[in-house]
Amino acid sequence: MVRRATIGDVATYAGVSTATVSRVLNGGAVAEPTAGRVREAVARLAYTPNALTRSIFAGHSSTIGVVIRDLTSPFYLDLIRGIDEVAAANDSLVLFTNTFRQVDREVAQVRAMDEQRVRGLIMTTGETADSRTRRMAESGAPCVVVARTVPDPPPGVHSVSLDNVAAGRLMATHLTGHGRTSVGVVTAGRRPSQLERTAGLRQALAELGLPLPEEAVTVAESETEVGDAVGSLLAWARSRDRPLDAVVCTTGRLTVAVHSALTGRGVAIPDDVAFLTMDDFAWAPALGISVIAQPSYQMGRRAAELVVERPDEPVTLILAPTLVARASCGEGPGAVPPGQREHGGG
Amino acid sequence: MVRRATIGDVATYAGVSTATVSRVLNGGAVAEPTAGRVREAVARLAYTPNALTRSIFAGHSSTIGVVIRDLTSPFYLDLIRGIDEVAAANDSLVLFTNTFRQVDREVAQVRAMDEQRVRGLIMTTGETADSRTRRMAESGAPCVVVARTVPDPPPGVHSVSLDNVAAGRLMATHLTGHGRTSVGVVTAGRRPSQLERTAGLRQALAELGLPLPEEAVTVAESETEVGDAVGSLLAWARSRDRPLDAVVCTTGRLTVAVHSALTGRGVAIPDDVAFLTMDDFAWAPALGISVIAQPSYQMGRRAAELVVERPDEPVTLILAPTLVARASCGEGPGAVPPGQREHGGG
DNA sequence: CTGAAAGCGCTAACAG
DNA sequence: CTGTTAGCGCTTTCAG
Repeated sequence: MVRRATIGDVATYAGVSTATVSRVLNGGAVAEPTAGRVREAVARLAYTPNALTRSIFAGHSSTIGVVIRDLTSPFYLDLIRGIDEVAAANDSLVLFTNTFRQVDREVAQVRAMDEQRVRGLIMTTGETADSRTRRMAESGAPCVVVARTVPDPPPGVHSVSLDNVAAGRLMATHLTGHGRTSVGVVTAGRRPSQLERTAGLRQALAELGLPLPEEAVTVAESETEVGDAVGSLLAWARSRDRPLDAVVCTTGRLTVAVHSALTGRGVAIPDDVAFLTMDDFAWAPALGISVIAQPSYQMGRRAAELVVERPDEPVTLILAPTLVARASCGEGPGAVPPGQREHGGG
Repeated sequence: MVRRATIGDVATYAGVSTATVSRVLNGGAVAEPTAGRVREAVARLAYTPNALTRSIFAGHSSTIGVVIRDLTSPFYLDLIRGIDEVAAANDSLVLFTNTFRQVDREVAQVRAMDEQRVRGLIMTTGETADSRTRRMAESGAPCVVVARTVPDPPPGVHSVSLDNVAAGRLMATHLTGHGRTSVGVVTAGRRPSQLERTAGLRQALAELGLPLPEEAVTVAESETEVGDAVGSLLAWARSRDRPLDAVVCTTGRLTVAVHSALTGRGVAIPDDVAFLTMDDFAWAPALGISVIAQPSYQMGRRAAELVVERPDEPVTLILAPTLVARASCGEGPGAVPPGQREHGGG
């Protein structure tokens, strides 16, 4: 195993001191003939500076940590793209992990990020790690929570999230705009984002004189539970003698499952039931599925910018959702404001 | 900004030397009462060891670098999952970047990984970085190239890829097994994987007495070019008076685009034309699209294992593709060996 | 079992 | 402009 060249090796080879080499590398004042010899030596020895040692002095690495709960969701790809782009523009890399929705991994990974002295942390999770993130923030590594707002954030802890209530309201106006009055909901559970979307939907529906009964909201934690959830939704609607004419899914993660459960039970979309879900995805235009899109790429950019710019005061960014109307809620403009039609999808 | 506690602070607080603290942290021999005081101090000061400094001694960090060309492809999610899982089991994090198919970013990012002294590098790209990766491998950081085989690999450079010729052959037997004899191909260009898949397809077709003319293979580098590619394919087949009865797509990245181009031109799948593509994806079961699946999760695991286990000799792993037959090539078993039907999808 | 001291690869004063 | 020196936070001999 070949030992790597160090700055000392380069210095010896070039016949200068390590300080001079360091200056050449970092843009200090060095006479041209000397600098030339150093560059020559760097090339000859294939010297690659050690970023780890370097960051000892900076106090932190040039890396941005990202903790994702569930890479599977289409939302995250664009989020990561946004982060990565800002990181690249600021000479940072992205140190990235996936918790697979397991709390113990989440804790371990945030800790690992801390140990790596990341320049800042972006996470789509982290209810469990608030004390550590607060400490990280205090010592100069900003933490940005994505897709959850942090109540009463300490300095250095920011959040970037969707206006989930608005998302729910958008669903309500779009559906009612297409004459739908009997809505069923499949939601993923007790996370605040899920609750808020349902609340927004319920709120806007109520304002139109259309209450959303508890039984019209079913919970499916994972794809495997979706079949039952949809089944019971349909059964309940039949039993009360007022069939569903719309089904809403409050998480992009379950879109495929809910759509399949519906069509698998012979439900025609949009003729029998309108279908509206969260998060745009590559197949949505082809399938004609209307969605409430999150500006996930922008969210990623914003989150990374907060890490880079380290504002003094905690920032809470709440971005607006947009409706992408396609065919799954029926034809016609409905309540869609002009200019919000079909953005090109995925 | 609060200064972080160092090992020295802990030592002072506990009334011991830094060496003793280090021993407690790394499992050296320390008397219990002393160790207790140290642990107490660690907790009190919320001490988190600096992994960067630590890795100076190890010579490398505990991080595995991953360079992805294009996160958009469904293939990569499972790949990353596999890598991440093995990494987690070996106390490693994953340092990850996306090149967005830009060569200059790729070079910069591999360099950055090198500077970060990653424990090993996994990349789905890297034609341009062979000299650096060879040096990295020599100095103890194995490099694993995924989805490309490295000709004549030096020690420490491994590869994990798909048997692309077999993938092409699988396509041929499946299509002909369903009575299709006039195949058109949309492929992404000149990367070896693309070429090999087409070659395998052509080979197996030829063995059945069905030549695949050059005109039957169209190239689309990106989604925007797919419309034209499919259009010219269809036009050519019409002009020679022998309409296409099957269209194959050799990259998962273009599946949506090819499928949409086909259906958008009024082509019925599978009645007019059978459709077969690469890489399984979440919507495939619902859409009834047959695919040739790569064992991407396994590929990720294998790649990470090579990084962790650092075999002396270069390893070239070539994994077999599997056919997931659904409805898009017509009903019936065709040439599908028993037990390879419907694996449950993406 | 524990501490003092040296050193990892690099940067940052401070002289010259 | 350049070299010397100290030191970043940690591990690791080597004595005791």
